[in-house]
Amino acid sequence: MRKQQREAILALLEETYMGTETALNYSTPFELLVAVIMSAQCTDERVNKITARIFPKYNTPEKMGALSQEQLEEEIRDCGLFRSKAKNLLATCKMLTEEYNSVIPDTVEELMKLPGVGKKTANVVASIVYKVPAIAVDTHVFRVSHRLGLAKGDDPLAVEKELQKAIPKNKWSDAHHWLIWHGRKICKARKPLCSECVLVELCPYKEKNL
DNA sequence: AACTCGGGGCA
DNA sequence: TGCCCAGAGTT
Repeated sequence: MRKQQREAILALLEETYMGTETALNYSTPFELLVAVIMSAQCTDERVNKITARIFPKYNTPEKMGALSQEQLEEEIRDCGLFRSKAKNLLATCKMLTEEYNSVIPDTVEELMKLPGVGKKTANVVASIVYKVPAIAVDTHVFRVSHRLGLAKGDDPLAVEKELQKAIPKNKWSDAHHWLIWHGRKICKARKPLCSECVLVELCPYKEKNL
């Protein structure tokens, strides 16, 4: 890919990701954490449907933690892996209330201590909620980066390094957020919505898809 | 580093 | 129907 094209994509991306209304725009850190945990192997639509229904009722670790395993399973039944997610969510709520005074931790290290929260989830929450500079390469970030030609590496760690090199550090958090959102809503694994993509003119991948 | 887990989505 | 997959946890 030409350097100019790459620069243009980065510039447009930077213009775009600031202030984009994203799918991960939840009103509290707790809600974001819950949504991200539920998002694994689950479509955006399903997660949104569930969160819209349950957050008015259970929007704090105390309230959600007061549910039984069966009750929470029933609430999140529509998303994949709901049994283990319910179990992890309850344990996480309990830990948050008992050990963290119901405040979502602001470091990757602390976040990863929560049950069901691994490297990816911890990085997403830290970077989106607390603007910790991080770009954790999940499948969405991996796919979008390759399609846009921002990275060539064939493993997530290589892609992470390429992105970190290409993007100024003070933009990592916003770029991370945007790449995830874009991968979930527009640049989907199957049937990407190229006609709705702000980068379509510059994207090398669109030619294959259109 | 390799394996397991569980359920949605697709051929 | 059977295979794949994302990400966390386990060995």
